[in-house]
Amino acid sequence: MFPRALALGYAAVPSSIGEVPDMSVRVRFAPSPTGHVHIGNMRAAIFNWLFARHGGGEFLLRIEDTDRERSTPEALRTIFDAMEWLGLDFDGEPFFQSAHLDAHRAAAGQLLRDGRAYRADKGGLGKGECVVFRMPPEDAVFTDGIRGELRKAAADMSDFVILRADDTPVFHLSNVVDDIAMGITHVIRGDDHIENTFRHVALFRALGAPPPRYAHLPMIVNAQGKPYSKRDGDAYVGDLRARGFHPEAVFNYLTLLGWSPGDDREKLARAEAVRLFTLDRVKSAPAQMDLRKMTHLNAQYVAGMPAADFAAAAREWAQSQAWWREPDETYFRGVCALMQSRTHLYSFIAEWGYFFADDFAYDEKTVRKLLRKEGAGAALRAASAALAETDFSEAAIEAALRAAEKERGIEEGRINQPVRAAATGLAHGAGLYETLALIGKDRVLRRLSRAAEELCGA
RNA sequence: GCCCCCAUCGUCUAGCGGAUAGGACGCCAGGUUCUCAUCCUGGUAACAGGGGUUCGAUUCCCCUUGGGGGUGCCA
Repeated sequence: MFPRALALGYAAVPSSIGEVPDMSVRVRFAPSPTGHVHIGNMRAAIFNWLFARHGGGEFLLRIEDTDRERSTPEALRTIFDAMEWLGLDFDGEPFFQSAHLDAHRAAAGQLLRDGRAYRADKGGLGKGECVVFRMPPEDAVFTDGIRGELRKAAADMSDFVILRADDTPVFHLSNVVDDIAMGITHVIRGDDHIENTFRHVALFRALGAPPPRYAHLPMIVNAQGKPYSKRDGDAYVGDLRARGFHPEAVFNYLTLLGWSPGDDREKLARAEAVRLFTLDRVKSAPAQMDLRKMTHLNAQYVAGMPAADFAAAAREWAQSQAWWREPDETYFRGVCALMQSRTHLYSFIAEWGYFFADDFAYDEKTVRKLLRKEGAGAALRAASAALAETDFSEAAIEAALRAAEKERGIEEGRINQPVRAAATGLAHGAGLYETLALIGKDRVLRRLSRAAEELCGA
């Protein structure tokens, strides 16, 4: 259902001379297939991936699908799509938690036999007896890879349910048993799990397994400084894609949320991030997403793409537009060359209609400001007449416009914007002469006449 | 309530006892220019507060405040 490996070629990159790849590193990304892929989860996936690839270890995927009520195939698909989009290739086959319920129950049985757990009816709605883990009497302590030593007094912790009365395992049990089964060496997860970790460490010990190393990532919060909720539309990876972000830019931006290479570099190639990533450089304070900064980074990525790559990406976006007409490839490349540096997000491509068809939309404000003006119609007619006599080269277009201005007594350069508005419907865009030359003489003259007739005032 | 975590410009961050507290986004001003974008130049703006420790605190410790998390037979 998913390519076994995305073959991106970033596996096992030793970070520096003398640093031996630690083949024993095994981390996992463990999402629940119950909806969208939350941005915070995906950032955790990225950090796990970076950590694994940096050390030459393995990055595993575990699907925590034991919540039968809420788990859906679509949500599972969404997880795979998001990971593939961001280039997070995982090692081996996905581990489906629902296939290991027996192992979870067996672990509960073992704890029961060892006296580390007991049966009890914790009240509630008379559901009967469940299995409760007995917290050891010692204080809980573990060394967090990001925050250092974390501890919690035994008195502040209480026993907790690991197996429900209906014989289904609770998150804590499944999580720990699966981590043991998968040979997980490092657990890198959100800091909302810190409290759980105190309990999980005790569970590992009770099951006779050494606890993995833990590292708790700071949360990503929304523009209000609050945790993301379903209400925050831009909190999902799929939305970022739909909004025109380039995956490498999103990857790069998310990498920088809570981590930095230690110097002023921000635009980091994936391989570079892999080489530089270490947990001790991860911050412990929460971070806010800044869509504008991410957009800026996106613009840099788009502007820096090889022309052919940009054309391919632009084509996909353009094809879904209502105005799309299959153009000559050379022409399409010409459009891309003109517009690449202006395409901060792929969604900007929605404005490219005027390059491909005559029935593009005129921006109302632009029409009002540039065309419904005294003398605008006459100016356009003069421009049209002058342009008609040229070979429509960029230089000839410029000369013709200057001549038209002279004829109508218009200040030099002032005819450009009305002409642009008439020919493209917009007040912004690439250089006017290049744009007109590319669109072509016939189309431009037709648009100027039409605009003079139908849009110009006075 | 109790417990845990966190705290540098509006935002993302650098800083790991001695610096004019640096960079980036945003914003403002200017240059380039037919517009927009790019690009270049300059500017704006921060160590939450109070105690310690120290010759010296953004940095180490404590308290307060603020924010977040946990306190489920959710994950």
